[in-house]
Amino acid sequence: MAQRKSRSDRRIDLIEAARRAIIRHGVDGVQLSHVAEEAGLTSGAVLYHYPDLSELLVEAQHAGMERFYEQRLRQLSALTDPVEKLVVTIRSGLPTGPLDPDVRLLNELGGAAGRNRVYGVLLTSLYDRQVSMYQAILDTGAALGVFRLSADSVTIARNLVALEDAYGYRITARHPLIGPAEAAELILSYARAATGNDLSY
Amino acid sequence: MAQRKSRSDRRIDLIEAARRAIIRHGVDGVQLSHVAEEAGLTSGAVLYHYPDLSELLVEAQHAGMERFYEQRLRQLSALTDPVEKLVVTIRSGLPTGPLDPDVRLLNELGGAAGRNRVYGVLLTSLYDRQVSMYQAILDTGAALGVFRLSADSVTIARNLVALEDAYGYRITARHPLIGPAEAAELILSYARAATGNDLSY
DNA sequence: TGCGTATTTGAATTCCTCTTCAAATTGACG
DNA sequence: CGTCAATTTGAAGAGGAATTCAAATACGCA
Repeated sequence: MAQRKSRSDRRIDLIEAARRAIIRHGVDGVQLSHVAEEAGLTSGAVLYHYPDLSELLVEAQHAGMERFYEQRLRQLSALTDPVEKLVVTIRSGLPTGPLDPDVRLLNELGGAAGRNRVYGVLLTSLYDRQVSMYQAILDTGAALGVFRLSADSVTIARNLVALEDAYGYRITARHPLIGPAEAAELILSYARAATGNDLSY
Repeated sequence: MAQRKSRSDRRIDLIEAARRAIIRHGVDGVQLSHVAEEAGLTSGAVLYHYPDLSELLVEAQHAGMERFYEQRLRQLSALTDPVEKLVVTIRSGLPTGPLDPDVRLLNELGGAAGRNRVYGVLLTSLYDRQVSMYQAILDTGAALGVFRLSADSVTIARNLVALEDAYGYRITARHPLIGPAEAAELILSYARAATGNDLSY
């Protein structure tokens, strides 16, 4: 028998297990037994904590998104130079490789968001928050005279996040020429044009 | 009994039916019965033509991709002015709205491409062809002196396709502020900076 | 028109997943 | 140490979906 755990501890485990199961089988392909296996429990035990699997899946997606976003904010908070912030943020939005679990999870959401309103809302809110994050960096840089923006900061920020998203897909789909480093360079190419700064530090 | 059809006609029908079923249920959620229902047949009939459902799904994705790409090329072929070509191509890469079936289908692929090599290859090949398409427009414009490119044409082309992809996701996820017109404007903002042309025609 | 065959149906079977629940187990707490 | 409640198991059964296949059907072609 699997080690007994408190209600809240087990729920955290299950959310992690669901995250892994989604990555392996897709949001629409996950089964109760997949989650149970990932968690090292039986289906019955999963159901004891989450009588409705779809609720667990939403929680897993939500948790994954939050973790991804928090991590990016954390990396930002250590820095002050807008140039460095911009470069680091661009890198932190890309997967480390085709197997990067955070980005894989987010990518699973893309298709489902068109069918499922809840997933659509989740994904939209993540996008908007990431846009704000970039916007703050751009505005600060502009105020300090380091950046000379070629357009609205919101326009540039939206495009930066969009580029990250798209290259995340390319990388997880194993594009033979576009890996993390190449994607970063492509986005930086745009960022340079948009900020009038050569972004080398 | 459903109207009898020749082998090849029925296969075309089934590919269309599978396309619709995937949009409704996701690549990993489609069932034989969904496809059968969309085609107005029984499961047995579907199996008669495609003993393996996953093969049918791949064919459906493939056909949808090809159609999307052919359509873009067709719109291009009617034009000669590089500025007009660029603007029209940007618009033709975006969904007409959240329900646009072509983009919905492609979006379904995104997550699956990370798990399934076949889908990964399909999606990558579409991306590369779209990049070439943009590259040709950019190079022509540059040769004519209409565009003054701020970077490699391949870099700009990759970014343009990436932006289209990403805004396709935003639109199908029903972002409240970003619809087809807004997305086009965002991409054009980048295209203007990258080509040094104000792209009004 | 009628034959022959390709296509389709529908029912039977098998397989698999979800759900339920009584029993077993375990850890907390007195 | 023993009791009790919370957690987990495992088995049973209900519901579906895939698969198989014999029979029915309709179309092409002679």
